[in-house]
Amino acid sequence: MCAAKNNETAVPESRRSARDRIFEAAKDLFYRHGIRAVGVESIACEADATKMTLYRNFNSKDELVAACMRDHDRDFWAWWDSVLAPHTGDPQAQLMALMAAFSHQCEEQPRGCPMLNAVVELQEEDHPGRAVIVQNKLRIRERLSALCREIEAHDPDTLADALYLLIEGAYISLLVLKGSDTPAEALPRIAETLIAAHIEQ
Amino acid sequence: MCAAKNNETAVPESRRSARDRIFEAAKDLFYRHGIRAVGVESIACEADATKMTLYRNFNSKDELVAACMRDHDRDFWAWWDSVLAPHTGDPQAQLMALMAAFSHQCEEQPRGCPMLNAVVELQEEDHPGRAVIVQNKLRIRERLSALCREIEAHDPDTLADALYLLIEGAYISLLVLKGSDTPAEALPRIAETLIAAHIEQ
DNA sequence: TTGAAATGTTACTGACCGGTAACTCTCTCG
DNA sequence: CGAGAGAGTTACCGGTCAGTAACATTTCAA
Repeated sequence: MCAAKNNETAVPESRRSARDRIFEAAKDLFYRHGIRAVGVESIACEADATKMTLYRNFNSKDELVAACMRDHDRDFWAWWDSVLAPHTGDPQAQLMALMAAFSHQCEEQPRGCPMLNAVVELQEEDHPGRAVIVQNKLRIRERLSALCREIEAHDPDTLADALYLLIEGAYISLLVLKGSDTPAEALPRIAETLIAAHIEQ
Repeated sequence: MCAAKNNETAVPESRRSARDRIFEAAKDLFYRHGIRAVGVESIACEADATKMTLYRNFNSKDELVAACMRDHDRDFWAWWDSVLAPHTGDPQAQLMALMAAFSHQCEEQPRGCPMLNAVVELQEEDHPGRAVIVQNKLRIRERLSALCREIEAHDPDTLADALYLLIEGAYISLLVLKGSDTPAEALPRIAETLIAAHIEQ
């Protein structure tokens, strides 16, 4: 690991602080290879830094993981808001835009949701990263539920649960049926059917 | 790990072969704690055996993992068939029974699907356990698809994909929202709505 | 220019990992 | 009884892991 060092992308690489480089490297490596599979040494190496610098900026590997999860959480909600923004005031369009966006994201990020993958590896109840993930997922469920109430669905909580399960299923099934012909493509069509069934008449 | 040894369940413990004990211990520990988190030493210890006996019966940890996955696969299809059996000839009842059974299973097995969890940790493309898992999931999708065709759904493949995603989502979300109030409970209701929408008129 | 903070370098610790060698014990079955 | 298979015991290998100590160097701002 950390072999070639072919990243000669002009100036910015050394312009960023070592802390930022380590952080980015950690996010990337944890996502691509899994948390337990990536050692702190290879993170430092990939960031063109050293293990000492890593430990000067993060108290432990676990806290580095937690920091990465917090960043993924921030990224996620920024993305979420950007998807909803064009359809402000039209909750049904927002729901459909969300499901389409999730479907597209599944095609672009072949390892699915970084937080969902992490939670499988972080089964220790008190891992500092777990709380971040759990809160992220709870909030997704809440927001979906709120949207479903806005469209006056017959059973908003059940509809929200359905959409939530579909999203998680789409993410996780990418790790199994990677590449071609994933069921995640059907996400928008399925959502349309479900929503229609919950608001008809 | 491997502390108390309070398993004084009469005779059968020492009556079974060491191989079987190791196998059962591995299945259990891998499921409860994750594959990378469990060392071969603790498997042997939990099975009241030794590491040498483990390696005399399994060529490597990876092959032990693969063997466990094959067994999970066998268990899964036996369970699947037992759910379908009471409703032979009535594919719609079979589908509903399946979804209800998945929902119940999610309450009883708080760590979800052992194969789904494993595939997150086994991202090496050539891991001997991966093929077993991928084939299991492909077959689920096929069988769901076949059932959806039997009930003459308008779009059987999309309906099958929806049910598949819901199942996987229900499994994986157990690891996040463990315990109370999981969306998996809504599985039968959601399935009913979806199926109804796909066969009306 | 100077001084402090950030970063790099090297070497190390103790623990655990997967896997093996060589030898002994115990049980079953012919 | 005797032999052989299955299983236990102990000690070991080389590698990797997370984390630390002590010291040298760079960077940058006052």
